[in-house]
Amino acid sequence: MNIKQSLYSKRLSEEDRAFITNYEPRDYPPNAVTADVILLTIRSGRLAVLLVERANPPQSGSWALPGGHLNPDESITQTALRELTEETGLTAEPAHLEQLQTYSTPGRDARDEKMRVTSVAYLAFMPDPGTPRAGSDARSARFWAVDDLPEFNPALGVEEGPILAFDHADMLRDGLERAASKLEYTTLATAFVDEQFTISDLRLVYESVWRSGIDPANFSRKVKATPGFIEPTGVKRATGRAPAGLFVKGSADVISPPFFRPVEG
Amino acid sequence: MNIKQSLYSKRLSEEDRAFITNYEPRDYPPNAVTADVILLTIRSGRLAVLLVERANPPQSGSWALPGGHLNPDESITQTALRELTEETGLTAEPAHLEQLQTYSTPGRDARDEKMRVTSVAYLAFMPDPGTPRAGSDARSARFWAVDDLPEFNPALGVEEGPILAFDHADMLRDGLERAASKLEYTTLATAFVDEQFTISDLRLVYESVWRSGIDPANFSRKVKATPGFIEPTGVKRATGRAPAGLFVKGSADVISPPFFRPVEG
DNA sequence: ACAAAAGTGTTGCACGTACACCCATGA
DNA sequence: TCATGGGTGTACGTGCAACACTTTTGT
Repeated sequence: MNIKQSLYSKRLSEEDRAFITNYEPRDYPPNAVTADVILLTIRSGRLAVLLVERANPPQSGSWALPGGHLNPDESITQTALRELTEETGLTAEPAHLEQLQTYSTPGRDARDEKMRVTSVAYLAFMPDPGTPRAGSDARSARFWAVDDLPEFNPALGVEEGPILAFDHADMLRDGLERAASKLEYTTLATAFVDEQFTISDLRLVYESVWRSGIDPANFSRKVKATPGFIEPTGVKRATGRAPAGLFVKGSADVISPPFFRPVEG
Repeated sequence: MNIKQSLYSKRLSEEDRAFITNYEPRDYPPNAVTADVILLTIRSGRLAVLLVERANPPQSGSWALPGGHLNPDESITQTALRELTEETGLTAEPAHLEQLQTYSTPGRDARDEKMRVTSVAYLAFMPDPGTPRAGSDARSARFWAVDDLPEFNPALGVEEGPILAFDHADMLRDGLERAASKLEYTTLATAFVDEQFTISDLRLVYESVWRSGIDPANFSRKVKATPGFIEPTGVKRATGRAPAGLFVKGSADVISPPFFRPVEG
């Protein structure tokens, strides 16, 4: 038991026990806390996000990130995972899940008139899990390629894609930026591919998330030269033309020096 | 008005209006949302954090990050700023304020037995604002050098410093890591110094936050070579020995290539 | 045979680090 | 004049981008 634990996990004092006994939650303004998940994957070589079509008000019919209310007995991370499976029928857990940011601007949700709705956004990565199935509260659920969303591709007209609910476009924007930046200094690209993968698979992740072309030769060398990024299996996969070596994720989580993302474009 | 705005800021539908009218907040489990602020500064060449001694339960007498409850009409960022001034008497606003992370593990606050307490932690930087004054809910308020806290300096015994309340040691730990990492790729070091500063002042920020020595010659050159980091004023300040040039913050917020933090030490 | 992708070799350049050295100042 | 800190010069090593080239396979 380290110092931190011994200090933090102490029992309640007499004073605190009395305080809690007299505590009355109804004396405070009502709040709702929700979790929303930005689940990203690579589908047909394109970066895609999982959205659900809302079946109930508010904003019924618009598309939203899967999410929902915090239960009294669970952590907000558990909320995120639970809502993800409930609303989209996903069976596998995401390969990576991290907290992104909390959104609480008054008016971001119509319910704010009666109860403030604060939402904790999560960012998740996984290999393509196949077709999702609409669950509770959802009319339908599907992956959308990010640049098929009008709010993320200026070339598209407003009528050509889904309308995002609440401030979920802000969340997605922040999530995409975080994802792009995390690929620079972590090994999280491996969260987008299967357990065994080729270096080309991994390069495709970088190219999709960064929206840029990468020199295969230099990429291959750099990945192999970074200690702990990938481990060879010895096996080769016949993938179209020349057989490529298969690799698994190594033990490292951060890479240094970082990979550099080409300037905008 | 861009696409995003035109999609998001639409008025309520008939359906949503009816939904809100019938909405009953008391049907949902009670939640509290709070903001806590990790305010860092450099004092006497050491990295310091602002703490308040709690005057009320729970955990009366222990030291906590300044913070408090979200009001129904304010954003959580406004909560953070309001509680900071209320509890510590600070008059100036922090030079930098960003959201760090949200903490919601069940049991992190004794009140969780009756109402879940979810806390949004903020990270703030500013030049030394002088001595704080204890305000509402606080018995006292002061800056603590980070390595005078037993939880952050293994050389100290548990009895030699303040006891941190709730999970605030976790928050501080995460905040310090974020601060160190942000200095690598942003110009936020300037948030710790006065409007006019010498390159040595800036270097001291890096050395305090990173706990490492930096070659003054190379640092000076690198800062000057990074476009938009600092702008010369032409003025010089007699600071002990040879006069050093005074600079102000430039227009850039991110720096590339990043500054590299020496490996652990 | 040829196309496509995996992978190797080679070169130039940009940048970081280390360290020697000079300059300006106040005690 | 001497200690101190600001600032310049320079040499060395590393690592990445660019691109030509070889290897391996399926059709």
